[in-house]
Parts: sequence; C-alpha cells; structure tokens
Amino acid sequence: MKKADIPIMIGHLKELYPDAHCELLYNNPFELLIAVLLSAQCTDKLVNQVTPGLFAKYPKPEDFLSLSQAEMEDEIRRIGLFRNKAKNILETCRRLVVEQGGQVPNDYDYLVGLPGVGRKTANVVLSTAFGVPAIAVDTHVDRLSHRLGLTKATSVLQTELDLMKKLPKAEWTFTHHALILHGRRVCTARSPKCGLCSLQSICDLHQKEAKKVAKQTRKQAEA
DNA sequence: ATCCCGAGGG
DNA sequence: CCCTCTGGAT
Repeated sequence: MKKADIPIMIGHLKELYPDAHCELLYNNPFELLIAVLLSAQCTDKLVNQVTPGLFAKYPKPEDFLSLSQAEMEDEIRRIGLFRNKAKNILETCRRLVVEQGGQVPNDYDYLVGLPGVGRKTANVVLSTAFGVPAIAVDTHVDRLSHRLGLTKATSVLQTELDLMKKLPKAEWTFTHHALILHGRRVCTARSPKCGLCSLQSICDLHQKEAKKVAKQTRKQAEA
C-alpha cells in the first residue's frame, strides 16, 4: 500500500465500521482488564458468555481474593488456557488491592508488569478504558497489516511501531477496532473474502493475487 | 520455538 | 479432522 492510500483506507474503514468499538462487555477499567486477560487466544463472544455472571459474583478485585486457584479455574474453565488465566487473574487482583487500593491505574508500565498482561492487553486497557491513543496489535491487526502492506514486520512490536508511524494518532484507536472487525468479517485468517472487500484496490495481497491469476490465465492461453 | 486449552467454524 | 480465536511467559 502506498502512503497516499492510507487516508483512503481509513475512509473505507469509517464507512464500513462507523461505530467500531471494543466488543468485550465491561462496566469499568477493572472489568475490562479481566475481560482482556481472559480473551487471549479465544473469541470475545465466548468471554462475554462468562464475564457478566463472573462480575456479578465478584465485582471488585477484593472479591476474587477469597477464591482458591481451583475455584477460580472452575469459574473460567470454558474459556480455555484456564490454569494460566486463573493464576494470573488472582495474582493481578492481589496486586491491585495491595499496591493500588483496588483500582486499575492509567499507567502502561504498571499494567505490563502484571502477570499475563503484555503490550497488547495493556494497550487495549489504556485506549479503551482511559482514552489514551494506542494500537494494540493482536492476531487480526497483525495479519491485516501484513496483507494490506502496512508493514513487513517480523514481530508484533515492530508492526505496532510501523502502524504508529504511518497512521494519524487521532485514528489509532479507531483503526485498531476497525481492522479487528474487518479481520473477523472479511479478511479472515483462512480464505479471506477478497471479492467482498472494498479495500481491494489498495491492498498488497490483492495485487499479488491478481498477478498470480494473470500468470495462470496466460499459461492456459498458451496451452 | 513451544506450551497452554476449550469452543467454534470450515 | 484441522485451524483459529483481540497472547503471554518460558
């Protein structure tokens, strides 16, 4: 994708997903943090089946501290990766209570220091709960950034830096959410629906595919 | 690079 | 059956 195509891309994304937002259910920064911790390697839809009931029983970090590891695992078993997630949630809650008075701080360095919280999770909490411009690079954002030609990065950190450099800061959070929706609905991991994609004309993947098809038809014409 | 892991889609 | 899901730690 050329530099001049970036405003075009953002324009298309705004038409397609005018109200792109975080699809995890939450009522406050703490609930969002827990929901994002749970969402690793699983669909937000599945997380949303579990968290409303969970937060009704345990509204605040203090409330989770009465749970044993085994009890915490039972609460979130259906989500998968439940041993690590249960352990991380309990330790996160313990630290929020002891170190932050039970509040989630608006502080990137503190958040990434929590167990199970990496760059992606911290960025989602900062941007979604606190309105800080950020691009959380997850599997969708990474895949679409490569396909579109926004980056050739070999790490998600490098992808994030490339996106921050190329996209206007005011559009970081929106673009993050819009790319996720587009990745789920159109530019899927397997068999992307390029025929239905309004970004075709500016997408590197589509240009490559078009060349392949042209080459094949040329061969067939010769034979 | 590998592991964690259940649920859902193709 | 295999792949993927808003990753992170080792």
